[in-house]
Amino acid sequence: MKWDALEEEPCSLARTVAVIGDRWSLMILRECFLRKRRFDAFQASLGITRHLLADRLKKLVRFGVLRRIPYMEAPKRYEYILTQKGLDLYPIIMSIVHWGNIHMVDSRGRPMLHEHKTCGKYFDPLMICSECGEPVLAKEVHVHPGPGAREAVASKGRKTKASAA
Amino acid sequence: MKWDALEEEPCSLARTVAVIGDRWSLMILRECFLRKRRFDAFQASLGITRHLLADRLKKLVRFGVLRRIPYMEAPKRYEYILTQKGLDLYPIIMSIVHWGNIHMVDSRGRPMLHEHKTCGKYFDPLMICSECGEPVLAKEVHVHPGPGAREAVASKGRKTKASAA
DNA sequence: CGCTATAGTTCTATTTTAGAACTGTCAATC
DNA sequence: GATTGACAGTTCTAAAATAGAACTATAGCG
Repeated sequence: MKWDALEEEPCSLARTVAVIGDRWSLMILRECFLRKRRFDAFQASLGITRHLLADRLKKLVRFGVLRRIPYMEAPKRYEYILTQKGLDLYPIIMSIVHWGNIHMVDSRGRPMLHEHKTCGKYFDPLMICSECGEPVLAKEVHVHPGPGAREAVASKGRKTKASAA
Repeated sequence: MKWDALEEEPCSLARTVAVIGDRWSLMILRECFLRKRRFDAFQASLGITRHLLADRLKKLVRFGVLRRIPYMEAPKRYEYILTQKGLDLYPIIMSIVHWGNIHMVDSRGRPMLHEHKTCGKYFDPLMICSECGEPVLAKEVHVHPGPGAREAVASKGRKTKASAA
């Protein structure tokens, strides 16, 4: 399967994976959320090859996750900042970090601690249900085809009344 | 950078990315959370090559995300089920799906809807602070080096009292 | 015996990535 | 006015990963 094909899949996970589903994109986003913005800064802290970095930045810009804006004329220099679409990736990044904190730390403990400035405490991200506010477990969730499912509308629409047939 | 190097990074994101930071691992996990368990079932719904599927399953088993258990003797047949460590990836999967729901759907709408069986409603995942219960925004979070940071303990320990020098 | 199902492995061709060096613009320095 | 350094890339070759298809092995069924 090509990367382009992923974008076309009738699945929100596949489509998101098409945007950020490789290690370098995720690592670049980590740097973005740590307030890094410049090509050489990314390159220095990640050890990514310059070629791939240029490639991934282009891709993230193309998908609207980053915006490339000049911060200096003559010579033209650009930096990459998160758009709102990019900022919305924060729960993904934090849940990835949190899983690592729980399952991948060595005896020395967590490499980083996150302070919630609003309440002043070190915190963990917690995923809750938007409707009832309770934490969500996988086994408590049932998945239904939505309006954008492949053929969901068509087949349902045609067959609803005669579904027993 | 090699995949192995990622595991060694003093960063919970990098270490998690070493486990699930490629498109196929994430797609396989999607299938796992949709209750798929068998080699051919994965292969059929993902279109992944058999070679890569075998490889990724081995990797996920090696990291303790999946467990390979026989469900039939003679001939030996195995299926792959999520361990607790694997189930703990649910917030990651759901936040990826949610971002796609918000930013990558076409005019037809969401491919899938998630029902929270506990409260009976379609829901979105929401990330809140474990301490104060409020939704967390990237700009409200400050990151501190933790005990497992590279040289964090050593340099802090030696220099604390003479940090101005 | 031939057919199907399952869970892989093996093969070659193509694509991606790694690693290093190179380009071009400008500012500051010698 | 040549030299150095910062920055944001591009270009090159070699190594690694992936795609796509075929093949293996075991067993049940007709």
